[in-house]
Amino acid sequence: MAPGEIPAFLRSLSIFRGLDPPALEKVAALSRFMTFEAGQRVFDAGGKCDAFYAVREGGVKLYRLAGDGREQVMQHIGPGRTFAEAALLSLGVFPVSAAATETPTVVATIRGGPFLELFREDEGLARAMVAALSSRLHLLIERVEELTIANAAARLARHVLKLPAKGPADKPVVELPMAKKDLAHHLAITPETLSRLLRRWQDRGLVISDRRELTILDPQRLLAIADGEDADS
Amino acid sequence: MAPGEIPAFLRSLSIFRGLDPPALEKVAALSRFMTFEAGQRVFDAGGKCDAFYAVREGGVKLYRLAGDGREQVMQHIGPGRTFAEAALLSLGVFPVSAAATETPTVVATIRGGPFLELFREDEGLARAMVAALSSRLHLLIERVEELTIANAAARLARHVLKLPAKGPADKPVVELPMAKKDLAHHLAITPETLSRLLRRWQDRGLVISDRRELTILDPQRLLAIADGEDADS
DNA sequence: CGGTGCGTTGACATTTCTCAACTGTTGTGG
DNA sequence: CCACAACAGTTGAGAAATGTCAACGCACCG
Repeated sequence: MAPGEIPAFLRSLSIFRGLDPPALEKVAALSRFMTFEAGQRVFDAGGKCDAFYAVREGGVKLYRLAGDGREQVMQHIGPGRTFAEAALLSLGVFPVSAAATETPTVVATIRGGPFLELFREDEGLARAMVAALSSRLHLLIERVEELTIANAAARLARHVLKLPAKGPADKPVVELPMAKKDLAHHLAITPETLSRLLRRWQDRGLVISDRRELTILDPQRLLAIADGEDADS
Repeated sequence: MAPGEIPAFLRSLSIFRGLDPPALEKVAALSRFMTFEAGQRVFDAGGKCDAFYAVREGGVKLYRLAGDGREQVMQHIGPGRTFAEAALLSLGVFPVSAAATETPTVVATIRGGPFLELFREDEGLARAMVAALSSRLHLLIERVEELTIANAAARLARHVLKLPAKGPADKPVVELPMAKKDLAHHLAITPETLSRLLRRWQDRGLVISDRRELTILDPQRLLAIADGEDADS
């Protein structure tokens, strides 16, 4: 495993994003990657919680066994997500069981005892973690609000208007932050619909769409569309 | 203001949910409600961050002033959401300005200095906050995944399957956690569509829908629908 | 100079919404 | 205890939005 790989991976987790390198190194020192096969247990419900985890590759299911042996899957954890961190921090025991669902599943294990100690000693760590988590939470809340808007045009308009604007005040230019394909997925629409919406707006003089750049000609109407007021014309 | 109102409000915030009462009281002691009128400033960008906030009623916009005086609204914060907590914990200065958008807007102000002190002294507070935030984050990630599924039937099926099941193993019964109206909104569909979907499933013998209770007759097909594999039939 | 993949466009199918009417439930005041 | 208002839920018909499939252009890359 390449050196420096663990810190890089940890930094990609929402819980550690924004951590300064020294703190990251300290956490990395408590961590190692483990590989599981599909079905293999990571931990069992009821056990003492002595670590928390982050999926790097594959997937993990969190489940509970009912009295009659049925398993109720509570969550599927995919790459880039952590699990059992809340259990470690507040409960001390695992409230659910965890098992890999794919082969191979690579999971980073962060040792709980030393981590809690670090968390206690290093005030900056706790602060950075709360800050990172709450920022991410706000982003996701925004995203959910965006996705809850039924209208595809409104979703797109809202997203575009929230992008940072460059250029002159009367003709703001925004740069699409990702490929149109991915933007479409982000907005839960198809690339075709995205393409057609931009086309229509351009035809009606609302914007000029050029590759990744959007020049906004009529912010007023765009705002109306974002609020679902405009019949989108 | 009724006594005990502040702790009750604080507990409703994702950042403090799950805090034990004593800790909550300590935080509440640093907090008070303030009322703003639309347009009134809560704080200005660049100022020293000496507090963080939670909206109780009304709304707050976070914005930046561009060189030419234009304001770029970064976020709208509605009831039940906090703001500036990341700024307090990691930056120390406000990176944006904040102003009320409605009259009246009621905001809880948590004094930053004492709060940071509390955060440092009381290890349980920091742990509980991280635990609460990360739990909430996982919930929201689930929700985004759910909303990103194009198909309304798949969204509903997925949601239903994730509800805790009561009753016998061969005929699990789940209880809808909210009014159908609200469930529909949660899934970003109309109540009519929800009603028709349940009707169709019942007609085809997949479920029995009775008021708030759903008896699941054919988990297999339901799973297929959740994965978008079934032509929904 | 192909090849590969994104983006666009068109025609068509399907889903989902909208509007409107109706039913059933619940809670309230007489 | 009943009548009634208010509101959640259901159903139908038709409209509109969005997805699907297929073809094509265009840029980038080896």
